Amino acid sequence: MKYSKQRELVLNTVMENPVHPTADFVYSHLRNANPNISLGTVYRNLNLLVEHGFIHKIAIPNGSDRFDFRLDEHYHMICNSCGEVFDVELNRLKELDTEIEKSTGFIVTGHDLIINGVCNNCKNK
Amino acid sequence: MKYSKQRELVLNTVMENPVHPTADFVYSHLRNANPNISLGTVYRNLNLLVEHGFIHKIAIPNGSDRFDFRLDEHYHMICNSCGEVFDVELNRLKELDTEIEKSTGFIVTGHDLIINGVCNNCKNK
DNA sequence: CTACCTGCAAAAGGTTTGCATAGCC
DNA sequence: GGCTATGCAAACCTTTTGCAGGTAG
Repeated sequence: MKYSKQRELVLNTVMENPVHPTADFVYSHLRNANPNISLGTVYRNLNLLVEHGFIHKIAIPNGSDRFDFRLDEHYHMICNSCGEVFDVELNRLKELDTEIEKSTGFIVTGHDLIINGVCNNCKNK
Repeated sequence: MKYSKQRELVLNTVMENPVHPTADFVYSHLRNANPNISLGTVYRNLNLLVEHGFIHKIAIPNGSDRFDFRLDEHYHMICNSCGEVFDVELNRLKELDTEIEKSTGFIVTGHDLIINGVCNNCKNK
């Protein structure tokens, strides 16, 4: 992967924003200082960074994909009130994969888990 | 909810096809015998049937929504090779919700879990 | 009769892609 | 110089929606 200014900017934006930014967040954020950057480039670079293991992609049911600079295993919760995505400090449920592998015979490569709920800010309103 | 022929057809299609059909599957399936049915109507009825609790919607990460006539609690596995969706007979992980509720303070209303892997048909190739 | 439903087509997200040009190595 | 990346815009896919006419109760 050869260097590009745009890729560096995209990576930095994800690194500096623990809000699990969407592609559009990254784009809007960067547009301020870089009016010429294009949304296509942002998407291409996010996907490249995911493929090369620099960041992770979080698929949100009925929502835009989000990106995460944290590479260690953890889960995510989405607040159905404000829409924000929070980290959930819980180790990957490996037993779950093994259990399902045993009972179904399928080769289990992993799982996607998103917790739904209401965050601390929103529940106090 | 007042009776309509189209809604009946949509519901029957989901009932008779344990493949967890997508909206487009239902539409194509029905078009054969009902060339005038519209995709919009299929979507509207699927959503209505979900809202009224007749069927469930399964959100697939990076894929179309699927619909399920089974109302009892279970999970789903998607085969990354053939794309088919299978039932996983595993009781809902209520403990998980409670655990996360305790550790985070969030109100947890539920979770979306999709298992990824390779199904029995595909792994033997 | 009236409220709800349909078909059709357009619009609305979100994401990818083709193309000509620009930039890294 | 060659290969990769960019900007721009168009295309794509899935899902929703506005509208005018149709149908159940």
